[in-house]
Amino acid sequence: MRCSKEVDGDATVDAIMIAAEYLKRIAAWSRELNEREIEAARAGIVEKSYRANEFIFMRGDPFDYWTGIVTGLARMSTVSSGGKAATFAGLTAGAWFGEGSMLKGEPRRYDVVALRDTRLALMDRATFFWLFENSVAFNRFLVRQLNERLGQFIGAVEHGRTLEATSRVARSIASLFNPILYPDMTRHLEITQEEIGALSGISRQNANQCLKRLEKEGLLRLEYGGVTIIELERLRNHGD
DNA sequence: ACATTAAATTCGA
DNA sequence: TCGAATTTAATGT
Repeated sequence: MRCSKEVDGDATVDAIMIAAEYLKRIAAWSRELNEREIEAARAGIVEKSYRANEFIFMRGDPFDYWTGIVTGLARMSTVSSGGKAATFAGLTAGAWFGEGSMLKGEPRRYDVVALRDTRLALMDRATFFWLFENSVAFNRFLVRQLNERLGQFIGAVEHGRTLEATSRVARSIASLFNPILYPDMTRHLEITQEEIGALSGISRQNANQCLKRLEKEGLLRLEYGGVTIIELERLRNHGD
């Protein structure tokens, strides 16, 4: 059963009845839940599509959801309070985000932009809090996830400006392979060099040069429309 | 910015 | 339904 309605412009909410099996595919955390919890999660999630370059979240969105990426690619960017330096984090299929704003009841402090056509799963606030209060497994997941993301952002700030473009590229790619944030990844990632540039905050041309350097160093392999990671750890520490 | 190459799509049989 | 021709997208310099 499925019906759709148009919502302010391009994006579409698809009120799909999500099957439990499907939920397991799009949300790794749901595999740890018991029957009752899965049923609650399933019922509280709806899907929505975004086109490339569309803003997924910006300030002042009236509705708050905990959000997972079903397919596609998005960029999360935060600006420091001064309004200057931005740090980027890539979000690929399997990523869930927004729990921080949800838990604190704050507006989002970052922008999320779709880098290509992207399909999201949105969990409403009530469901999120029901799981938060009733599911041990869900809480375990949240703690790991928050901790992991904190580490990622600290790492980004720590090196931030100082890193060479090549190292920034290396690390942004490596961060897409974080097994906790993106549980279902293989070594291969379908991403264009233009998208890698957008994630790393550099031009496509520059990204191309950096990627070739990384390939020469034997850390990854370049393919048409994608990359395959060879040495994940060395990518992650690139530039130290 | 431009030239090259890969992939996707169209079209004719 | 096959594959050659054309168009579109990604890459390399």
